[in-house]
Amino acid sequence: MEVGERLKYLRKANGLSQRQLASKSGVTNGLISMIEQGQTNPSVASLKRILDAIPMTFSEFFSMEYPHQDKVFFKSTELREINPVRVFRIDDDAASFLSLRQVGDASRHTLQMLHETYAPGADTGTELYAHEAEEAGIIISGEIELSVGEKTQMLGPGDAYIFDSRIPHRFRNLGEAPCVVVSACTPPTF
Amino acid sequence: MEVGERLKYLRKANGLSQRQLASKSGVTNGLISMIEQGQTNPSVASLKRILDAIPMTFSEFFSMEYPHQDKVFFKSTELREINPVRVFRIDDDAASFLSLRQVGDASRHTLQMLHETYAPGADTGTELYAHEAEEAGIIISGEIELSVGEKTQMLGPGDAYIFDSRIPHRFRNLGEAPCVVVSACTPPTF
DNA sequence: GTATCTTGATCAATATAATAAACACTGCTA
DNA sequence: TAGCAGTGTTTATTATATTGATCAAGATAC
Repeated sequence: MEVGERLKYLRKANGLSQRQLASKSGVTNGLISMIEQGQTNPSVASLKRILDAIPMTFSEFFSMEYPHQDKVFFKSTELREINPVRVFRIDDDAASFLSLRQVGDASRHTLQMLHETYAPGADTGTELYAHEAEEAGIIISGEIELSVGEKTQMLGPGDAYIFDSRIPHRFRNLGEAPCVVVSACTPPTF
Repeated sequence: MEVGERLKYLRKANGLSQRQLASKSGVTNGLISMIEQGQTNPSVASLKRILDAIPMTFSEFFSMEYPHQDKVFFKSTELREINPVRVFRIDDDAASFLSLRQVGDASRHTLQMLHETYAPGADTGTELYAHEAEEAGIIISGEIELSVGEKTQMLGPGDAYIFDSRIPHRFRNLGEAPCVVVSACTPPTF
């Protein structure tokens, strides 16, 4: 959610300083600074006050095209958490069973790289996963059972996989410890 | 900002309960309840999580048409504070000098009714006020000086006014006490 | 050269959004 | 009738957005 980048571009395109925009919109310059740096999640109300001062509607703002300097390096804390599309069967607390942390912004790249953490008991199921893509990964720690088509294999640290995503596949962490996997996928599916 | 109404309609249109949507989006049902009732200003991040679960983009959400059962009755606490368009000269703290509380949602009506409170020293100035409309009001408490065209008059409790908004006009509270006015305007100017 | 102003970033204090657990209400089943 | 499962709401607590002030860096002027 690059609202910070959008706002920064929009503000500069209008030739405004953070303080100028702040006074026009009734928020503080500190808040605008933090939003632009992604250090805070603004409330809808705050963002609306800022956009009103430009002026620009939400619709225009979120559909706005803006120049973007591709980001190359990421600290571990910058890997953004994304939600899995797949259906989980374990229980309703599925979200906590799988953490997907993505390198960069998928919508800007054709290659998607993920840092995945499967909690004990995590199960991706096989549904809804017939997109055209190739998927590969290397297990960093823990163990995980991977089924691709007819084949099933237990994978441990250092092991790896690669397959065509159109083949039904399923990840299950049958062990007691979390399993960490670094995977890549092209094109992105999220 | 009727994001609550939009969300409520959207959720029901998808046949979801607050709890179902909550679990799909990763927020609590309480939050969704509060948003729908307008009891909280959701963060952009929270709203995005909810919309992602529908799924719907910000752009679609804010430009979405939705049925609206016109609200007829309002408790005093439901009169929404709006910001004056006019320019204030007193100082930079102008916002605190005039409180405008509106009956209903102007964008849905052709008649706008306001509960106005002018702080001591409040001055609307005469600028930027040449819209086509008729404006009328009755003074509830305090006193206020109203200038319309060439004419100027002090008005006290029970006094009233009506004029064509295209004529330059100005409200000034010259007294020591706040002045409360109930006014009506058609068509709405905000 | 040093003031002075403006820029964006940062910090502690405060306001408020978000959570988790209760609540009351409805409809359904035994 | 009681009990259970669903609904939306409310409350106390926690998390965090927002403020107001301060900060260092650049620009301009004198």
